[in-house]
Amino acid sequence: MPNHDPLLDGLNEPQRKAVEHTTGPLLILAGAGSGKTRALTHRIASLIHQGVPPWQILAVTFTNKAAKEMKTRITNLLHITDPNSPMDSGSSLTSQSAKLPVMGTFHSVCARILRRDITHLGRDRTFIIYDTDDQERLMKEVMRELKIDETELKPKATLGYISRFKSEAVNPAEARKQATSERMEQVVLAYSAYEKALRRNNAVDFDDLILETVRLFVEVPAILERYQATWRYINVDEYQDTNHAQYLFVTLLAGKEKNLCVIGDPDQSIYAFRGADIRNILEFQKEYPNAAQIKLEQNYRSTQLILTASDAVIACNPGRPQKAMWSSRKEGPKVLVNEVRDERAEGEEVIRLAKQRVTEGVALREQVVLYRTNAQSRLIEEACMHAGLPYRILGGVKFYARREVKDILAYLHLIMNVHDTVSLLRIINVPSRKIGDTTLEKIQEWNRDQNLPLWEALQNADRVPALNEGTITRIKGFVELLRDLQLSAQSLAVSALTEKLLRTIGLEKWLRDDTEEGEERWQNVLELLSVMKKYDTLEPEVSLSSFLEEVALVSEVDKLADNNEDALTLMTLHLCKGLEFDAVSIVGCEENIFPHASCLWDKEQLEEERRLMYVGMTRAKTHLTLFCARSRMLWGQTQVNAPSRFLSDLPESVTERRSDTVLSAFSWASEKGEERATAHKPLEPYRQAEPTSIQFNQDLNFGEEASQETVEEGSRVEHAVFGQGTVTAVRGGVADIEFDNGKKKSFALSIAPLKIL
DNA sequence: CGTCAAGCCCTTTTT
DNA sequence: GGGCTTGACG
Repeated sequence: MPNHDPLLDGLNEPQRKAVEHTTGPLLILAGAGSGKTRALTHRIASLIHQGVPPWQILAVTFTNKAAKEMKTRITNLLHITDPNSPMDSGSSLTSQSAKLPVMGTFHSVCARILRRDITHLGRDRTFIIYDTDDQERLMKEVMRELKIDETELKPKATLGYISRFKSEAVNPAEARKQATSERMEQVVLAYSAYEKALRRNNAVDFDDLILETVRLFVEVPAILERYQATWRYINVDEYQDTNHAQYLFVTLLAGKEKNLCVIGDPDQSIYAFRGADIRNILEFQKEYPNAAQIKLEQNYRSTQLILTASDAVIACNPGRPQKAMWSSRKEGPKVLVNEVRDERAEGEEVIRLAKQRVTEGVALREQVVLYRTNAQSRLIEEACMHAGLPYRILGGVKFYARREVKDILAYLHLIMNVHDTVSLLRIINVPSRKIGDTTLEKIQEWNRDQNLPLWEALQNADRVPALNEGTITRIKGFVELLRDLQLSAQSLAVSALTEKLLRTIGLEKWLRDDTEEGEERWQNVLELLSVMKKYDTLEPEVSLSSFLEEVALVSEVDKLADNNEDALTLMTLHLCKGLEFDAVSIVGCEENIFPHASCLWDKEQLEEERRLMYVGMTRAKTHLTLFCARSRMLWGQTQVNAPSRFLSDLPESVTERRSDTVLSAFSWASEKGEERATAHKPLEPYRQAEPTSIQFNQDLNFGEEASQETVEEGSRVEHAVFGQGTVTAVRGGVADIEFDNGKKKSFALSIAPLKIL
């Protein structure tokens, strides 16, 4: 036996420790870019190499993409160490499963458990996973029934509360005890009715996937023991972003042997808004007093300059655990802080810079543009289109959420599970069958006494007195159509089934209405069909259900996994966690945008915004550019926001500050004239690269700080550029002002050149 | 029952 | 500014 182990080769000391620590609880604090995926894959490969059967290992990752990549890397590692290991090529979906550990997101792992064992909770295996859109439809129905005024309590908001309850593993009964306000009492009422409705529809929502699994473990100990005996080694990545329900899942599962390895970085916790509890990782050692702790502090990704800059930003957060990140990479270019006139100039600059990087040898696929809110993507997208630059947007209107795609999915859901009323109501009249709301109301009215599931009520349509002959025939026709498709589902794989569906309902003709949108819709349908082909090798029954499952659980970043096209990537800061790029541009670094206006008044939320900035910055290997615009069109109004506080936290020594203007201080805000100036004479920003002060507002101030005095609704003010006007509203440090010439604009009080009259 | 237009609210972030 | 819902009409 040689002294060195290939599975330890090329690892640094703490990484080695992580690989060698195989039994008992282990906490790995892994800073950004510290090679934690490397440590984790080597650890798992090493376990297998030591004789632990792969199926005894569970690894929970943050995205399916991460799981997939780790599988590939482990496969490669094991090839090296054991050439005789019969690894297959991974061409089909199932063939690898026995040779490799179970890896996936919390949601996909739990879905898998529930598909197998939910019957022990008295529920049906054919359950449907509802997405946000389905949830909202169901909630609207529920609230209508409860006669809760939708304008008082919005369905979306209600679902938000419910999701919070579920992520904290609080059931309706317990929620009722907590409810103190009338509003919360209504929410709780809706919560329990919503739960019942989910059961009726044989559906679960995202949160249920975790919570129902926890319930299964708690209520049926024998099942828990079975899974404990199966998964003896448990690894959880991105542990700082787990919620309480996920914590319970992990704790229960690891309860017996406690071979639990959790990895994370408290500085990268950015999902508190959906119930992530940073205490899970901070208190891990309280939970497991004998837990080993390993810190990965060497950064292999970024240049030292980027590291210094991002450390300076995150260092402003109080109460962080000690961490000393360092990089052996050479210094690299400075962090560029690019101040531009407005959001359009920002888009143009981003694209210009991306093109310039390409000429410097950085491929487009190695570049990313990050923003705080999805709404900001539109401008960048337009700039890309205008410049003819290939781009790819993650998030926003998701492919599977497009109307035509959802319609087809609704048919497929219904074929699998006729009790899915949300899907049924969605497509009963798509394409138009002349079964409209009036008809459905008549059926529901009749059904009030019968109390049948809607699907069965439809089958008895001829007994509904209020319906005429023609309507009854049309309903019967629809019922027949579905029955026929259900029959086909037993012998056809999902793509063939869908092709038959499309033919029968004449969807192509319905969608292709000679408009551009119609054509696009049809193209989306064809794309959906091509995704389905992957599932054609499976048995018909599993083909449909596994397709639907994957569709329900793919995340946006998963799309990057098998996409090699050379394009600029656009995504939100939240989505970029775990990814890396040669060049990163973060746009909209302005107060009220990033940090977002809704976070400015809450200390903890502000800290989370800062962590989000840290995550964004640490994605960059070599080039990092931060954009801020002096004015920005938002909600149809021009806002003037101060540069983000995060920008002022950057050390001067590692930043280069640029501005696109040498125009006089007043001209940037002048209206029409300024637009004409750019149209006729494109700016050449890099000619005058001498750093302009980022605090442009100082030139404009009238001396007195307007914000220090009270500005309220009705105040008369004078603006340095726009003249006199009246304040119409003040919220969150931003004032809406109606000027005497009729113009309406919004200003951040802390910075706008305003004088109170 | 389907289409069109006016008015609404909106923007945090996602599996 | 814009996407989506709601309401009036054909």
